[in-house]
Amino acid sequence: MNTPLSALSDTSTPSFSPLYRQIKALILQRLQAGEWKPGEPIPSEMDLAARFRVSQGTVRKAIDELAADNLVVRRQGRGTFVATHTEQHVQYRFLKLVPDSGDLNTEGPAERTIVDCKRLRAAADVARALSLRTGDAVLQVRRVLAYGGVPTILEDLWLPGVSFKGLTAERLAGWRGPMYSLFEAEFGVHMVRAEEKIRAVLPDDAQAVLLGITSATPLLSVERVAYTYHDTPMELRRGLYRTDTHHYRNQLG
Amino acid sequence: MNTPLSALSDTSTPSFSPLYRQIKALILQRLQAGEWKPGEPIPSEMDLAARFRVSQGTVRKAIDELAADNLVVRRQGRGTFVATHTEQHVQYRFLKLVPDSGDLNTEGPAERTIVDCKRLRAAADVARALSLRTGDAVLQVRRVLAYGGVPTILEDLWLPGVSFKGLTAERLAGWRGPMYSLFEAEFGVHMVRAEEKIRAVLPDDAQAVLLGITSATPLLSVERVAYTYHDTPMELRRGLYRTDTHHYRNQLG
DNA sequence: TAGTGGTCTAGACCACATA
DNA sequence: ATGTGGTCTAGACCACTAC
Repeated sequence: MNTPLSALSDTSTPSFSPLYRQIKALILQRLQAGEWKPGEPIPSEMDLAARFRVSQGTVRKAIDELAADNLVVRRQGRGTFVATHTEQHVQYRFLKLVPDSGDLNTEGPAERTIVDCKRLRAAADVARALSLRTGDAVLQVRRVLAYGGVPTILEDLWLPGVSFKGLTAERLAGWRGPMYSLFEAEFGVHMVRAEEKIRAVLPDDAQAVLLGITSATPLLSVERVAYTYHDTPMELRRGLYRTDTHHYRNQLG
Repeated sequence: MNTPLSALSDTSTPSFSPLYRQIKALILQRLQAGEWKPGEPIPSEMDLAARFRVSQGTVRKAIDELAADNLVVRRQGRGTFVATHTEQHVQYRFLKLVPDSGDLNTEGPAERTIVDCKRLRAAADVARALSLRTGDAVLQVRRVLAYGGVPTILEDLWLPGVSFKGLTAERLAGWRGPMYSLFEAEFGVHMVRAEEKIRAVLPDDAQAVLLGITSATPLLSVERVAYTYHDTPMELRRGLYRTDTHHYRNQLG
């Protein structure tokens, strides 16, 4: 029968995985290699089935899981496309802060101000989060996001210097759309998932000034590590969220 | 062909839905009706296929979605079981506060103290959250959860009085395991999903005393509405979380 | 050994988008 | 008209659990 890889009917070894999962891994490899770029279509199910010498149903199940992982998007009649942070309706996928009014018409923060953008050597905690070594080159960015003229989010973020050569405050400030969209288009880095640790804190004086509040105003501290393919950490982000007019919204399944 | 319901090949009406989704709805009805209780097995795929006069593959796809929604759990070789909050490895499914140390050996809060438990008439905000009318009977519970002797969570929660007749402080205090497990076993209410709104706040004096902190310590305010089948809200919960030794952990897909 | 869910295949037809 | 993904079926075999 079909044994495009080695493991079928290999029922004893611990490394056994079903055929569709092997196909999924193969497609994932090609996604990571950049063979198909974010927003572009991947080959049709029939095409992939022929390439890998399996049935269409097996490819379908592999793509089903990729779609469930938000790595690709199916569109009936058109094809299957590599997921992207650029499209309108999935922009700011990772931003869970929403206005208390519940108005979903305001898509994302209205105004963004780059406060700082510089290269430096990674401190121990930053290096650990990004799987780098202490002292490795990183890019640090500080910015403020405002809604309706009200500064609401203060973010510091760190990126591996190697992967983001040439990123400057000017390019960040000039970019329309989400930062993750810029990362895709200019640096070929697609963020797939993220983990956040949330705390309640009081800001220091410098932070309070940037947000236009007193240092007695409690804020959400949101520490995020964002990952690209194969669980590679590519960004550490520390945000301070004002929650007097907004709240962090979470769905529990 | 098979038309166990009315809508197959009904391509024009807006209410069209594929066969497997109709089967899913039928199974859901029976789940809600309590035909199969949490922890119990539902009939086998072959059995359900025969009942509904569809192929096993169609039932399979219906159950796939129910499993993805965390309403049932598949176990190879054994069957498919109604999801429950009672089992060890899915206990405290909705509790996202974890120790900073990352130790996952401590399953859930060690000590739980019922501070208060009384029946009263719902205020406007509570009634709205629970889809009740202002003044309807509700049960209000206040409790403190502690880890290693340190009070960490202060919770107020409101339940519809009609659905939780006979729930007292004594029964709450005497119950081993998660509160949602008690709800299933004693009141037939199974929480399926929840939504949380998170803010950073400062406690009032009474809250500070119960948590053993000063009112200058910022806390996470977590407002949760938990839903049973068919998106029926069945609990409003307002929690205050200390985040000096713990943090709220969230996965973004 | 029997019964369950898990995988894989092959083929038919439907719904949707594009040309 | 063509090609895409979406649905539905039928049958075979595998993996796991319980008896």
